[in-house]
Amino acid sequence: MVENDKQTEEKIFESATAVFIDKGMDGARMQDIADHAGINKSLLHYYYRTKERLFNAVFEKIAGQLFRRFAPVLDEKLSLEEKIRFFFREHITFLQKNPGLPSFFLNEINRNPAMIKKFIRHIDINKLWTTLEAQHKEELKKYNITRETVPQFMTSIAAMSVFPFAGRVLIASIMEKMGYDFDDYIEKRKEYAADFVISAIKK
Amino acid sequence: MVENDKQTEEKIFESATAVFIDKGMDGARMQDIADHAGINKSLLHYYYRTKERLFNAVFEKIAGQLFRRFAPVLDEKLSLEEKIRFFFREHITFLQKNPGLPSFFLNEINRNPAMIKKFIRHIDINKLWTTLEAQHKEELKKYNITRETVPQFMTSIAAMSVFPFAGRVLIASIMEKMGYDFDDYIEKRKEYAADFVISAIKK
DNA sequence: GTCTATAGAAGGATAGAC
DNA sequence: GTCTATCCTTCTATAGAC
Repeated sequence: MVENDKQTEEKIFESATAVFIDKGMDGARMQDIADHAGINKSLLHYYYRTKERLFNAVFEKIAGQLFRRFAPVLDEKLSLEEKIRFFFREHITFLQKNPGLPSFFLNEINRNPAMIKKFIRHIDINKLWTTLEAQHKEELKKYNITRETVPQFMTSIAAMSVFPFAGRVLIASIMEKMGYDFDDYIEKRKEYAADFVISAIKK
Repeated sequence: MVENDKQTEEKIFESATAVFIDKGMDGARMQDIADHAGINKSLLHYYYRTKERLFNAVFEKIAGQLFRRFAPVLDEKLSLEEKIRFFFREHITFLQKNPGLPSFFLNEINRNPAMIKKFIRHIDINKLWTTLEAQHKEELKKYNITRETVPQFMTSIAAMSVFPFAGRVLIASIMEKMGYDFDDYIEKRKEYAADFVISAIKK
């Protein structure tokens, strides 16, 4: 039955996503995924042939999700400052719903750098920069964001939203020990990060 | 021979460190470590009994290295701004020599949160905050760094120096594609990050 | 202390029945 | 399409000779 096929294949994919994010490629067991999906181990091979193919399917989906999030901000008709606010609000909200993605993604990339080529096409930073420059020539000049400093600027933005999630287990532990609430910290970070970055470039 | 014991045990430890950082706990093979050390696989068990014990030894050393780096800045007789500059210079220089540590550390923590308890004693942030408050009461007030916002502030500092290394394979790839040099970017980041943070809190 | 040989377990993958 | 049974490889760990 086609209906059942779809259900099973999707269930496998979702279970694989959960298990791979939790354990990583090396730590994940096909048995774990089968158990999570409530099906037999050999069905995984029936639908995806090998562990590697299953992993690649999951990884590509996640990579796409992560990077498609960076582009839409450019389409908005907003000032540069408003775009910074918009980005942090959207991106951190997305990560709140998917807190395990940054750590999973960065780690798998480090373990297997060859995988970058598969999705680096999703990212055309030269185009992103050209667009940004066309939209905000005056503001960029005012803030001293040039072709020289744009990597510093962009990675600082990414760092401000991604790092709290990449290190969330550690950060949450330390905060708990000190009487802070991690979820509250994240919620407030949407505004804090925007203020922080805007102040930083205003000088 | 005691001389030989020490040499072999150290060689194993160093090889294990290299392999674990590269492959992670789950991806590392005892055979890889033995090959790297140029010795027989069973010698690993002779000195460390199990893979887990060997890993724990490596992990604890690395965790110590990473966190002891945060404290000395407090001993210096410097203004808050100078301390921020001092920290980025020292910490990024350390990470230049050990670029794989952040990714390895954060990932293993996420995979096995229970490990945090083993070294969270290295970190007494309440004491750190009390010291900082005593040393820079006026400046902290001026910059609006309070007990409320200190987690935001501290994680932003950490993010600015750690994130470029945690995501270095990805960042370096994108930069190479765009004609930037990663090492140059990192070298310049020591100053950029300090300027960025100081401007951010000055408002 | 270091090696060879191998036990014992686990995991990925396949064959074949239904 | 889904299951049971099982193969084959890989990996950790140990036994035992030197």
